[in-house]
Amino acid sequence: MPTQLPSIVDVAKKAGVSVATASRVMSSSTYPVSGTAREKVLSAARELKYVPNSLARSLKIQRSKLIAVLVGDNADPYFAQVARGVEEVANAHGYLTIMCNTGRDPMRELSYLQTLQDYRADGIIFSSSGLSEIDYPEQVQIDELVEKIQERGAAIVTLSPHSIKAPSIQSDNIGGAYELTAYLISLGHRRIAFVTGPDKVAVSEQRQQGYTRALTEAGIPLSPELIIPGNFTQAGGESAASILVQLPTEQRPSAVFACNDETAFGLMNGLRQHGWRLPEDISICGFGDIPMARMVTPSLTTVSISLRQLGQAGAQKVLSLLQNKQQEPEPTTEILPAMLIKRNSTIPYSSHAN
Amino acid sequence: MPTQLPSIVDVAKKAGVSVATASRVMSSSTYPVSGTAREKVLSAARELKYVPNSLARSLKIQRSKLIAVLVGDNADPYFAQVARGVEEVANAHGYLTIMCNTGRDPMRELSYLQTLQDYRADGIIFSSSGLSEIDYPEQVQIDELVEKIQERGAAIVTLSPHSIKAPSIQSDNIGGAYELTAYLISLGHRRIAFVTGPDKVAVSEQRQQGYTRALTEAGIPLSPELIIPGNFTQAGGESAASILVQLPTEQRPSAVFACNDETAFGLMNGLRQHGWRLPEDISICGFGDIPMARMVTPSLTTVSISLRQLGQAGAQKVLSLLQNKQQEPEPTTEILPAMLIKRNSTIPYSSHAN
DNA sequence: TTGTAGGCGTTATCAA
DNA sequence: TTGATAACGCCTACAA
Repeated sequence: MPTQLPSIVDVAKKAGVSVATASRVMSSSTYPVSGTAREKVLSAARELKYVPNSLARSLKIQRSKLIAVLVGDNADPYFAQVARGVEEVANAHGYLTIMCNTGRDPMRELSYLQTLQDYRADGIIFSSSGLSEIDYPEQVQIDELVEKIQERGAAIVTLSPHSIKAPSIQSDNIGGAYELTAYLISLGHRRIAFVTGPDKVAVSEQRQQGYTRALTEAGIPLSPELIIPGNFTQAGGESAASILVQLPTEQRPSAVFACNDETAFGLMNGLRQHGWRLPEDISICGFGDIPMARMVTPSLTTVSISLRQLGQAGAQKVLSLLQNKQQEPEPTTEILPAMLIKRNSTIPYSSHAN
Repeated sequence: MPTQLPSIVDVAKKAGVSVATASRVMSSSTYPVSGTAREKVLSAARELKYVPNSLARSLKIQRSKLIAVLVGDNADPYFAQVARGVEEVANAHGYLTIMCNTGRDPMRELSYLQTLQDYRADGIIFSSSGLSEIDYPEQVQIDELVEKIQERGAAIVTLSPHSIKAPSIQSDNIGGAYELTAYLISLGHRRIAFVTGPDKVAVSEQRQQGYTRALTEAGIPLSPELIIPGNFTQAGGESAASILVQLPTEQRPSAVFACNDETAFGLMNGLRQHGWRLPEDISICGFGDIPMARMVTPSLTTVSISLRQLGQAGAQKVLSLLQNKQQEPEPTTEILPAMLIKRNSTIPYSSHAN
């Protein structure tokens, strides 16, 4: 049966001091307290096994010490890394991390936002991919709520292009994709396919943008039939593979740029099932450099965007916003560098067996 | 600049009723309230954009609606799946999920437990692997704290063998490992290596137990040189590979049972780097069936223990314990079935190229 | 059916 | 330095 925990009143009583003094020593405030009083309180607390009630404390000081990270799915390696980064710095600063899976569903995103407002979360980090077009009703409610949350003094940060007005930290999707594509071109590839992410997801569009720019700068015409729809999943990569193999021989690409690593894995698997050899028959690359990328065979050429660091930076930003919350947060965007990781899934055009 | 949110007092005032009535309708209690009063409160709340303060509410009703999941590392696919399961049912029941990475460090585990006690978390789910031997000082503090947490009325559940006294839900590690090993034997393998998990981690020991039993029952003598240390990581698998290739030819196994999938991936990679072909030269299998297992080449034979379901069951258990917290929670252990997943990384002994 | 008032556990203000 | 005491926002006897 549940038993009550001692409160600070009990501690004060036992120590023979007022609650005020007891509170002052327990909350490690800078307020002066005599050495003897401090000792008495401390030992009383120890004997009683006193545990401060953070809920009461939060209620009083108007700070919950709660940071939430909104992700599409925490089991997705992309989000998992980001969440890990968030948790690391949050924990290091005495904050608890609340994990919110939105499943990329605006409805659930809204619902979580509401709950987080209820709990007076100090910080909210949007990692779930922002959409480039927004006209559905939930979105306007979200925008409204976000504003209210900010007015309350909570800090909001986005980690991808997002319609909401908040400071943002992002990976260099465009630059990374550009560099990757340029690398393929430097290997002699001219027909390079691109497997997209889900429809209207901003990071996917950014990566495509980098791809397009590299091609254009190299004077290579864009071939619409080489833009293949994907959805960031392995299954999506597999179906992209079956589209690829059905292309007439003269339209076939010699390299494919998958919008993320998972898609690349699905692609590799699908192509193999159709009898293609990798990388002999086609070069493949991904984006994200999730841990598995270096483990598959052939190891995957990709772009590292240090997701964990992204999460860390996001949490840092939240903390710094919380420091000086008198100022309005300016919706600036900070870009974290991306790095090309050359591995074995891409080979020179001339080495291909065709 | 931060602005105050309206409280229920404001709502009551605006609606022209008492706070009691306002509270009754906002907290959707069963207490009778007239239709007109209800309407007035509702519309006042809407106009004021009232947001109930969960902190205050929790403080009052002595329930935080917070569930924590302690994992080794949320980016590890194993824990990620578990956490996902927890979040799903927690969210469905109006609970927030707190993510705690312990890094398998008892010190951090203790520290998180303390914080969770501070926040009066309603439920705590231990997913971080329990150790089979416990004599270090942190552990005794943990046991003590766990007891206090339970006395408070919070629910604690473990998802692996654990020294702490709490209800537990576990995958059938022994049975799964037994079945897997028996399968290898049925394929004609006699020399089967086992790559362990980290030292003294209980689930690793359980899997080894299943392995040993299957071998013994088949009358196959155990070969100490075939027990190779690992640590649940790909790097561990890679170093296991280099040990393996150094074995004198006559001692070489024809199959390897890696204690988890990640180890198996590292193993595959390492063996390949030494020029071995898979599965022609050696059969490999893992344990866990993480999503990547079916994507690698060759696809990995493994044991599925539906981690997500494990997380769900854990959260369910917490909720049911919370329901009737008058009773002392009996430290029962529920076992979730494991399922053998046959794929292409294992082939009959006779098909091997030796 | 409604309202008053006390208390959940802290912190902070203000006197002493 | 210390100590009453009033909040923080909510719920819930208890009375009316």
